[in-house]
Amino acid sequence: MHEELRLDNQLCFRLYTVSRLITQAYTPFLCQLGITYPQYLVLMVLWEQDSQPVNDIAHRLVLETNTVTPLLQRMEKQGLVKRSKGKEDGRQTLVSLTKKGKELEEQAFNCIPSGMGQRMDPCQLSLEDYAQLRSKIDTIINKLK
Amino acid sequence: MHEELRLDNQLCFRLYTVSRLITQAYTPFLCQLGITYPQYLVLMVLWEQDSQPVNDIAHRLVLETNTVTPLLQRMEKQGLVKRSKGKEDGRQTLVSLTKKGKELEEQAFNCIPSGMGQRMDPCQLSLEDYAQLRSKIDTIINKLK
DNA sequence: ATTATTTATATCGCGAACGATTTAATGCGT
DNA sequence: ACGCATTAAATCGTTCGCGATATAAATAAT
Repeated sequence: MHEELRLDNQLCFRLYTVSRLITQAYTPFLCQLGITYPQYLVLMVLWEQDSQPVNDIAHRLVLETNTVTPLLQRMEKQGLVKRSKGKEDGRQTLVSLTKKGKELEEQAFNCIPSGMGQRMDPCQLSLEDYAQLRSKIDTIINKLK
Repeated sequence: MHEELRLDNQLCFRLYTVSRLITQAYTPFLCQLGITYPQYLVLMVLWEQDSQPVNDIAHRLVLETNTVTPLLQRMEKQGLVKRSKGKEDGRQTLVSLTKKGKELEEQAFNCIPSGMGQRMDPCQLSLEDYAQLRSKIDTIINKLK
C-alpha cells in the first residue's frame, strides 16, 4: 500500500469534492433564476463589463472556447445574452446582455450572497482564514495556468 | 456594480478553477496509464480495499451512483475492474480489481507522485501551508456534505 | 497581390456530474 | 404469508469540460 496513493492524501480530490459541493449549494438559488453555475459565471463576467468577445469571456473563466461557445448558445436560446459578429474584426463574436440578462443581476444580488452566506456559515471560516485560503489557491492557479 | 457578485470575490470560482487545473496537470500522467482522473479516483479506492459495492465507492468519492455506475461500466469495458452480483445481498454489485487494475498501482506509484510533485513544485507550498489548506477545505466539505 | 500562417469561433465526440425515474431485491408490519 | 416501504443499482436526459478538428477572417511573408 503506497501512502502517496491514498485518497485521503490527495489535495486534488479535496478540491474536486469541495468545488462540487459548493456548486451544489448554489444550485437551489440559481434554480430560482433558471440558470446553472457556469451560466452564472458568464453572467458575472458580463455584469462587470457588457459586450465582450467569446475569447475574453473564456479567458476570464479559464475555459476553452469549445466549452464557452455551446454555453453561450444555450444562454442565447434562453434569452439571457445576444451574440453578434464583431464589426472591426469579423472573426469575433461579441456577447452582450439582454434586458433579461441584466435584470438577473438584481435578483442574484438579492438572494445569492445572503443565502450562500448562511449556507457557509457553519464552516466558521474567519475573514483571515478566508483570505489565506484564497491566496494559496490563487498561487496554485497562477502557476498552473 | 455589486461587490458581492464580482468574479474575483468568489471562493467557489477559485475552487472550481483550481480543481480543473490540477486535474489537467494529472492528465498527461494518467494518459500514459490509459485512464481518466475520476477513474484514477475509483482505482485508489479499490487499491485501498478491493471488492466493494458500488454504494461504498460512491460514498467514498462523495458521488452519486448515477455517476459511478457508468464510470464503472466503462472501466469494466477497459478491463480494469470486474462487476459481480453480491451473494448475501442480491441488490448489490460488487466491484473488484482485475489483474490489469491491480498492476496499474505500481505504474501509478512510479510516475504520478514524482511527476505531480515536480508539477506543483513552483507553487512553493510548505508542508504547513499544505496542511492548513487541507484542514480548511475539509471543514467546508464536512459541513456541506 | 498571392500564398502561407496565425487567430477567433464553431463543431464533433466522449467522459463525466447530476436530477429524475425505473427496476429489482430486501426488510418490515400486520 | 402478504403487501408496502426501503434500499441498491441502473437508466435516461441535459449540461459541462475538453481534446481534436474544421471554418473563416485577419495578418505576415515572399
